Amino acid sequence: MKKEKELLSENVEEDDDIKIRISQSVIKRMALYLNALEKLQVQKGQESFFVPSTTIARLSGVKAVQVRKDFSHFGTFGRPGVGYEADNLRKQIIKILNLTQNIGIAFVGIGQLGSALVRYYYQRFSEREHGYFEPRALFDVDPEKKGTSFEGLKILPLEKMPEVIKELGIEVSVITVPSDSAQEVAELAVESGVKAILNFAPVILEVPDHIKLQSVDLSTELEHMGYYL
Amino acid sequence: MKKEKELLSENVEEDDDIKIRISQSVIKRMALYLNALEKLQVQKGQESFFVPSTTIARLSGVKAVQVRKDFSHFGTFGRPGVGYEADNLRKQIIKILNLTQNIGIAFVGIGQLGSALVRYYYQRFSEREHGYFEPRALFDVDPEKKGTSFEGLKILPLEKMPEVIKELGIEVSVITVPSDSAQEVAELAVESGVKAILNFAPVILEVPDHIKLQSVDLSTELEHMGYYL
DNA sequence: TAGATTGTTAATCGATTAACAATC
DNA sequence: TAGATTGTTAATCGATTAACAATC
Repeated sequence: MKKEKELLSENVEEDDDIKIRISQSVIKRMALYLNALEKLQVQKGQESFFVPSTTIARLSGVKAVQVRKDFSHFGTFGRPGVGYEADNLRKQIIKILNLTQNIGIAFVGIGQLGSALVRYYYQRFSEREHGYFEPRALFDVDPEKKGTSFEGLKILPLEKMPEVIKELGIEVSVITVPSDSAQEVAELAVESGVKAILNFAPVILEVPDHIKLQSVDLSTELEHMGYYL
Repeated sequence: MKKEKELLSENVEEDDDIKIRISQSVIKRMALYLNALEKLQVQKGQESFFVPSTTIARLSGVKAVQVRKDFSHFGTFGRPGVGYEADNLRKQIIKILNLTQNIGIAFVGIGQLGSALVRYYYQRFSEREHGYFEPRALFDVDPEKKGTSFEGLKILPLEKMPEVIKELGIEVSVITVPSDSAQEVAELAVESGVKAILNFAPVILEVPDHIKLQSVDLSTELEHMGYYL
């Protein structure tokens, strides 16, 4: 079945420079599949069982062939005529998504949205047994918030970012500051050493190529729906 | 310049059945362009000026040719050699996105995330002069919340949805309930007559074809970033 | 074996971009 | 006019899907 394609495929996984070639859509769906598998395991009350691509597809809102095609970028995990062993597949995806250990995240901007997200992610991920995204530091400019705690974490002034991010090995920064300050906050985060930024401020941020930037514009999500009414 | 293509193009805009052909990516970018234009107007302190596609592109994080191509789906708004008249373009986009009047939205699930979103959208849109998404009703199962108010809106029990949604002409429902109840809440919303759903619960919802469903999975947004670390 | 299902190739589909004539 | 910029066609690129041999 596999041919010299396999060599290429292995490169894709092992060589950091080529890794980038797998499209973000595929990666996002991999995260979706992981969720689907975990849900299935809870539902069935057991970890080990065989699941066909059709089931994973249904739970993830994609086509079965898409699921198999996506997997094929990373290796062969299934058995023809049988399906995928759920727990093995789950572990493979965890490895692919680098979720074998906890990943430290910092939140910048602890306003309405910021604090809601801290709680949301805290609840959502802390119940996982495998590596999860762990809120490790909160930052805010507002001097009034300085010293106050939230979900067991002190809110720190922005000046502490470089120090704290290095010290706690934080790799991802979630930005929920007002648009005006988002760019400078992003730069500070990058200087402090984060590798990825999840941005909720409705601006286009400029970051160096080696930084993974993901923006979620909650207004635009809503706004574009007008078209369909 | 334009040929018989124009006929087709007009259909696309005027015929509801064919309208659907314009891809969601285009529509989302239109919303982005609108934001960019409004920002520019604030920045310049004036409404009327000419802006080239390159500027709009930079502010929206896309290529200039993409901007022009996107516009071309809806008509010709610019002047060769000159650019686009900002305020006219803005108005055109507002018309395209159906934002000429306020659009009523209901929030279902007024927990952490839900209440943060209410405030977020409230602030974000209420300062606009043109039509905006207006929170008109809040719903929650929790009987303790019954009667309490939030941002000037009473929190109502789910049973009231059909009645209230019809009465207040609500067209969009934002769902921020736990995964388990998301599907039934969506069905209730659809029965109540909403035309679009913005879903934040991390599940795949099933809705009839005529309902526009948009899902934002905040966990997946974060989770897939592990890959790039 | 027969039925189910994978992994992969090739075909299709759609979206982005390059190139350029038309126009201000 | 010369330079700038649009709108559109055609080319490219990438992603999805159909088809099917291989395998359990």
